[in-house]
Amino acid sequence: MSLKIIAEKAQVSEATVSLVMNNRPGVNALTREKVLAIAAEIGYVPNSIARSLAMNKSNIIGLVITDVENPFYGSFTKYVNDIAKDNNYSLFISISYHDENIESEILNTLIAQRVDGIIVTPSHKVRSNVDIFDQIDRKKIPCVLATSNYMRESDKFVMTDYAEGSYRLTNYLLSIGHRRIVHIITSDKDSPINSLRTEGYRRAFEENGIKFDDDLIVTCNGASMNYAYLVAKKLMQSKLPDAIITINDVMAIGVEKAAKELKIRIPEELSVAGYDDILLSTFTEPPLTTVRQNIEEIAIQSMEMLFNLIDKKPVAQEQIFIPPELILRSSTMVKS
Amino acid sequence: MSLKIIAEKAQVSEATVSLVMNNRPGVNALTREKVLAIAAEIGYVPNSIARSLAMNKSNIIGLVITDVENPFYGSFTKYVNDIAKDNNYSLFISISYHDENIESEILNTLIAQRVDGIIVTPSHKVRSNVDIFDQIDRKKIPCVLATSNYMRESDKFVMTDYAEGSYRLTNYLLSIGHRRIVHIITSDKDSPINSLRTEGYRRAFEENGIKFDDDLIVTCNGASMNYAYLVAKKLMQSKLPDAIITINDVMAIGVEKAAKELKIRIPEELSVAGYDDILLSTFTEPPLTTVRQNIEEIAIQSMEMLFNLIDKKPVAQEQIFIPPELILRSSTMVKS
DNA sequence: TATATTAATTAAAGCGCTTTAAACTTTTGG
DNA sequence: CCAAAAGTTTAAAGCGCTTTAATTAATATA
Repeated sequence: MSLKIIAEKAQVSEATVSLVMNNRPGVNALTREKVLAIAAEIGYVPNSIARSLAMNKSNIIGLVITDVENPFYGSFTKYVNDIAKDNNYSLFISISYHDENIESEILNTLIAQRVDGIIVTPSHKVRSNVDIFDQIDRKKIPCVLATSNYMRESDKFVMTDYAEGSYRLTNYLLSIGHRRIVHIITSDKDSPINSLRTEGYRRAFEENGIKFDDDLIVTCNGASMNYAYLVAKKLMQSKLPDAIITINDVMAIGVEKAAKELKIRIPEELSVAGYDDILLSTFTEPPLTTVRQNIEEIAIQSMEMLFNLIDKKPVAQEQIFIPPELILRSSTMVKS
Repeated sequence: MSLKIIAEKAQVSEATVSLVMNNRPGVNALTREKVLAIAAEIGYVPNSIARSLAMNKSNIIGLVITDVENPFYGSFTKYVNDIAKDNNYSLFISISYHDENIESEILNTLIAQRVDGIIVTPSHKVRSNVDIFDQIDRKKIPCVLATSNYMRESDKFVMTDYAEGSYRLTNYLLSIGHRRIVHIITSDKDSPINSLRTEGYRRAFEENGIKFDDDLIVTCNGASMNYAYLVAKKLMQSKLPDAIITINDVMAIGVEKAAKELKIRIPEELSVAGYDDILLSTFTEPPLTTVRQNIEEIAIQSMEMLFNLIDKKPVAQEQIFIPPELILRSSTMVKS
């Protein structure tokens, strides 16, 4: 099961076997063949662990995702996975459930595991505790935040220009006559994931010279279908707004469900819009107007940044905003 | 960054530091404190790679999933992740996209990575090539197939009793008057994932003394929303059946979309049912009648089996079928 | 006080690989 | 035919940890 065994059988040194197994030059063709034959015969699979230790390089990238059940992260994972594979890296995926403590634990494990770099989709929370990220900095472990949030001015990240997306969507809704546009965000108002949205949202109102009510910004305990469903239902029972927008598509689906249960017609009585543009959004009834996040681009750019950090190449830009795109479907219509 | 450094600073041997870091007895309280203090001071994080090499145990479980974009696998991943964590294992997740070659590659990487055990949700395809699984057997690497399919009589697996689920669903539909019940499966008819379904489906017809048409079993290129949408649309345009059932929920959502586009009312004109009972199925319009797979139980049992294999404890049963449950919602109704 | 126990510490080998530098072989060219 | 160059091969150290067995120190027993 080890180089040594092959070396003995082939009557060569371990060094030679190592060269052969790594397909490196400097070994005679016949020797190479003999070694290869023996390796195949005994079903030898090199021990990556030993290799990593010797080379001080694991060829593994750690990916921390918050929520496997949201297809948005599913897509992101898929893209990252593909890019990693294309570059000969394996992925070590872990799930944080938007929980800071779990996130910390995971990052610790990744450090212990000596991954070559880390991509993290940060929890939606504003964190009091940034110790672990400081540690990552001190240890100079390549790390980029992707898709959704950041914590410190010094963070390296790639995410959608949320403010711009919210701005465009809000602007559009205002332009077709809506005024009471409820914006459902998550509870950490000051977290960039939320504050950037409300910034764009507010800007749209201001630029249109329309004053808006702070009560229109509603918080939700979590970014899931179910939480949004509950919040929306309660909200619509008291007073029906013109439109409801959410910070992601699955939440908007929750809103659609709440409306259906209350026999509120979308979009005739209520316009609804999401954010992300997951595949599912074209399958809902009605299909969702949404802000498309260019998830593939986010994956590409964050991986590129990560690889540059790993290879110690210069990184042109450490904080990248990817432009969003407004996608109009039939869950929104002109205010009657 | 290593034991050696701490050992030097603390004026003790590496062995002692190792004992302290692993919180093992046999070291003086004062010594322990001194070591711990120094470790904390320099921000020492043990090197799991070196540890794995020395102990010949990685404390990592490899999880191979076919499709991150289907929330069913998202849930499964979540459960497996939690159980692994509770048992002090890390998860190494990889994605196979239902592709045999990728699956092989991944398994090879996992072997190279010397994971302690493997959970694989096998590709839907019947494979001609089972080499890699034979290799896993020969190397005596603990491995259990979960959720969906198996390849060889000797496989260890935990999956839903698909035949039973299809039987119950079909039986129910027959009992409320449907006759032309189309069953959309994937292209590998002989793969257990499909053959078990059609077995239950056929049995329901037989037991009800109703003969059925082989044409009612329709194949689809993949188990996704989109493929099912395409197939269903084509199918309904030629002749509308009484009901359509699919092998998972996302496919049923695709069918619902196709029906809506053709202005076919569900369930009045067409009954639709899925399989899985993902959360989303209560959010579709109409909510889906489906066969619930007890995904948590599958995760629990497969992990239990895996841990037993890893710990070389006896495994009571190597092939486990988990009973499904019929969930009635409003996408099906009595045939008018 | 000498001896037997028990506690604390550590030297050294080993896990399976890579890599450097040196040694040995073969080929080339004058 | 010999020296230089090029091609092969390998001994040995090292990656950072665990573990065994032996050593040393501290404590208890008679």
